[in-house]
Amino acid sequence: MDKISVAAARQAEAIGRQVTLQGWIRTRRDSKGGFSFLELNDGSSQGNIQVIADASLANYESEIKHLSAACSVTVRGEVKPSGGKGQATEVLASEVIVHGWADAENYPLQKKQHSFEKLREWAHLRPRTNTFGAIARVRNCVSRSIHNFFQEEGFLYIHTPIITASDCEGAGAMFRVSTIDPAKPPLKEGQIDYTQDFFGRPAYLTVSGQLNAEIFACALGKVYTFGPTFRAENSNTSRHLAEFWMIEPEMAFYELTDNMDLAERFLKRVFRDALDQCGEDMQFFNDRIDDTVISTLDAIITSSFERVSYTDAIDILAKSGRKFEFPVAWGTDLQAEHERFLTEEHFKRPVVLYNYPRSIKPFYMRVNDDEKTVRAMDVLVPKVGEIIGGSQREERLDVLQTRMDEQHLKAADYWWYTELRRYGTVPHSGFGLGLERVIQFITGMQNIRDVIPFPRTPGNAEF
RNA sequence: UCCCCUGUAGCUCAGUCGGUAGAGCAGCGGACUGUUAAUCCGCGUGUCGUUGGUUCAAGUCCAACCGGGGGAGCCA
Repeated sequence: MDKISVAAARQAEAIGRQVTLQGWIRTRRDSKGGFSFLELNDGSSQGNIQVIADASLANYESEIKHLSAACSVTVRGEVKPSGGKGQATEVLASEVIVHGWADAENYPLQKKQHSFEKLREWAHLRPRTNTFGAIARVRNCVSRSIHNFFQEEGFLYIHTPIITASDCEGAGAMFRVSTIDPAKPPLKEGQIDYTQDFFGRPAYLTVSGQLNAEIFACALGKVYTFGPTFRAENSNTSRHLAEFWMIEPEMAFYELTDNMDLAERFLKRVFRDALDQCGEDMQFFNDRIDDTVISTLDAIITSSFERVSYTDAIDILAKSGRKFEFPVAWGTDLQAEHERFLTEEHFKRPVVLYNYPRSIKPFYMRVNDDEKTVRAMDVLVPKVGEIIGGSQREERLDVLQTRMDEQHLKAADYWWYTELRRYGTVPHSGFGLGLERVIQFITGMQNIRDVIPFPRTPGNAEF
């Protein structure tokens, strides 16, 4: 008697097989005809398998008639064509073993829709719902697709450090990593003496693997990282997490246009894989979460992204006739409302904005010949906003040092970074992609806290 | 961090002018020839977020705090 998944048992090819299924009851319906319908799910697919449990089973009255949502069971029986509508197959049980009960009066999840806010309070139970099962499967699919894409393109997967001693990566506030006893820290002239800390200096959780990835790109060509990233910003929005997963490719001998080409090809591949490999889950999102997700992804896969320079974007916004809360002016960063107008209303598709003013972008972005702009690029998508941020990196040592001076950074802190430009420097580029924002875009989920298993946000780390 | 909204039964919510809290769903019991969010009948449920204040009387008014949501900033 083969142990198979619910997903396999739902296929018509399984008809006639004697099988063992293991999973959790979603619901039970009794028939006065003397048997019960059990809906069984094991996480392998969105749909359940319908199990027919006849009253002739030894434990029918004592156990089966008391099964409720979340009870765990082993079912043995034969896969048969379903006698009812709605499914191809069902399992006629010859044995039902109950492993764990779930008191229906106290079990929080009910056979109805719960709000996502309430489910966040039950993060230990929410993977048992249709929506969070689907999100977990799509997230897995996207992760696999990301690795497949880069591996097939000849990229090396590099593991960059989680702990960094550089407090000046410039991407935002950082979490301190320390073994100092906060109750009695070692002091030196009234200040905490970090030379006595674990690393002999202040250390933090990484906000980006980029600078480390550049080291490997400048030796091995094309590399990527895929790992957790930490930002200690007090951000309270539907698009920000204190701990999130980021993918950062970094490529030697790539100019900005190569970078854009890669980003576009990459996103399309991930979107296509989600549609091809998670059909049932994507249909669920389309039916229950956002009825535009499938058509939107389909349209993106078959069309090209709009590429607009920052300067042209300012022009479009200025001539739009639209009243914005924040004024549009060359030299200031675009506001969320500006980005939304461009991607959701003006172009109605993903937009790659590039060549931003040098004054609003980090020191490592390559300065253009006009001396006023740098080769930065942001990929914006409707509803989610910025999904990718990247640039061509400044490979000229003298310009890099000028830029660090401009932004009041100490060259000594970046000695190893600048040495990459001193010895065999190359033009190179890369970008950062927020995994959760991609999942949000694909699934239509509105809050980023619902597309990561255990969200970390200010004041929230319960699970 | 700022602006706005919000907190009442396990869940979703109603609660009028300040007068001592009630619907649906879930659950339980029963009915029902194979059901699909089954349907029908019956039954229960409360630290009204917390603390303080006003008042004869506070779910209701006021203040502070805590939690949740939306928007903004920071970004991915």
